[in-house]
Parts: sequence; structure tokens; C-alpha cells
Amino acid sequence: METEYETRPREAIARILRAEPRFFSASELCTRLDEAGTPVSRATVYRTLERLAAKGEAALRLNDRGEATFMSCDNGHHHHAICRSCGRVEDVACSALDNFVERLHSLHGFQLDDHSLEFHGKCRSCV
Amino acid sequence: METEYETRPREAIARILRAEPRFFSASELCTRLDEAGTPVSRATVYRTLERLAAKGEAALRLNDRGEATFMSCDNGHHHHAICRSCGRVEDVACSALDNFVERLHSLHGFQLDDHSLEFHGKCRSCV
DNA sequence: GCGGTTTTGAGACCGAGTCTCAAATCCCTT
DNA sequence: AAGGGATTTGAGACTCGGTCTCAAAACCGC
Ligand SMILES: [Zn+2]
Ligand SMILES: [Zn+2]
Ligand SMILES: [Zn+2]
Ligand SMILES: [Zn+2]
Repeated sequence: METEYETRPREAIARILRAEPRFFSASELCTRLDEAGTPVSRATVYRTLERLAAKGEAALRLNDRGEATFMSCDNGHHHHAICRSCGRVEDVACSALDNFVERLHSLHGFQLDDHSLEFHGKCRSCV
Repeated sequence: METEYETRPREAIARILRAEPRFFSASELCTRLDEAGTPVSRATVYRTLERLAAKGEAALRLNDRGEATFMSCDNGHHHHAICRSCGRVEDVACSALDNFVERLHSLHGFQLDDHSLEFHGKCRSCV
């Protein structure tokens, strides 16, 4: 039947994610959940995050140490400007790619100092 | 004094990296090194890759499982088009960002079907 | 409340990556 | 070519993020 239940752990996690436009690692979330008086096991945190990502309600990102981090994020395809200092994330429309540095600054007040860009697809010999 | 020695393990690793424009994980390299009859310990593989990356002679990339992968790559700042099928990597100049889809196809014969882009810097309130 | 279904938690487990330190290697000097 | 001080290596212990298992708990339509 595959019905989905609304449970205390899921709601506690969603509440923390929705409160801030930032990426959270699983362990960060566990700590926050403990502090909020609604502790949730690691296994459940991982399962919930994976589920949110699969439903398109959260974005998954690997941080520079290769840890999975998650953010509440459901506005379709777009990109992210991440503050090196506080972690705040600004959404950047994909169409803003032309002259992206200038736009990023004028639209979001974001002072860009680095970027990473990766393309995926098929090369000449694999098409 | 900090002199650097040229050693058999380092040369074996460099030889494998230079042979293909692809990202290799540490464990992949260990396997290749064993097959090539020049086995190198995991610790040394990691140390050597880290050293190459620090010297700017190799690019570091976290794959979708969060594993560190390395590729021989020393042409200054640029981006990568990675084939989903064979892993072959095409370099893409940073200035090619305008109309990148079309350029990628006409310049490299690369059929783009996804991309990831991330900006890093300081947000309005952290500048 | 009851009962079938879904979810949770504790802890075992896995694998990538790091660390330690004695042994091996490198290469400069003689 | 042998000696010797500095660098590098390897085996294996260790850390830690993430997965898996399965019995117990929670959920919700009845
Ligand atoms: Zn900030
Ligand atoms: Zn895009
Ligand atoms: Zn290919
Ligand atoms: Zn660039």
C-alpha cells in the first residue's frame, strides 16, 4: 500500500531544515535535534534526508570533505551561491549564467571569489 | 632541507595518471598499480595524490559517492566536461561559459545532459 | 482500543581516508 | 662503491560518515 505517515522525527527534521537557507550535514542535524529536545537516531536522519532529496524537497550537496549535506530547496533546477563565512545560500537561476559574476553581485549582493562548474554528458566517442 | 626524492612509487602513480584523461580514485589506482606489477600501499597513494594536488599537477574531484578522485591536470583554472559513459574528461575554458551548451557541443562534440555549478564567496551580510 | 502497516532506534558493520612508526629507500659525500 | 643523514614507504590500527538489520514502537483507519 505504501502509505506515508507523518511522524514526530520527520516533522522535527523538516522544521530545522525550513528554518534556515543553509546546507546541514546529518551529524549537524542530530546535534540540532538533540538541542531542540526532539532527538532522532542517525539512521532515521539519513533515511529522512534521502527521502526528501528523492522527492525533490531537499537539495543534496557533498561538502569539501565529501560529507552529504542537505538543504530545504524545491524550486526546480537552479544553482547555488554559498557564503564562505556563514553558509547562507542564495538561489541563482540557471539563465543567469551569462555574465554571472556581475549578475551575482548586482542581484544578490554576493561577492564571488570562487566557483566550480561541472558538465556531464557523453563525449564524442560515446554518443 | 625538505629535498624531494624521485621514487619508484611516485613514478608509477604519475605514469598511470598521465596515460588517461580521467579521474581515478585511490582504490582504482591501487588496483592499477598492482596490475602493472608496481604495487604501492594505500597510504602512499593518498600521500602522493595529495602532494600532486597541492603542487597543482593534479585536479581533485569528489565523485557522486563523496570519494576523492584525481586526474593529471595542470593547465591553470578551467572546468571539466566528464563523460557519463567512459569518464573521459574534456577541458573547458572558463571564458567559454557564455552559451556553454552550444560551445561545448561544437568545440568538443560533447552532448551535455546535466551540469552542476556552485559559487563561493561572501553574502551581503558577511562582506 | 485493535491490528496491520510503516517507521524507528541501537548497534553491528563497511569502506574511505588518516595516522604511526619502524624499516626501506634515496642520493649526497667521500 | 660504501656510509650515513634525510626522506619515503608500508602494515596495520584507527576514525568517522554512512548503511544495514531486526525487534520494538509509532501511526492511523477501523
Ligand atoms: Zn554570509
Ligand atoms: Zn543550470
Ligand atoms: Zn565517453
Ligand atoms: Zn571558471
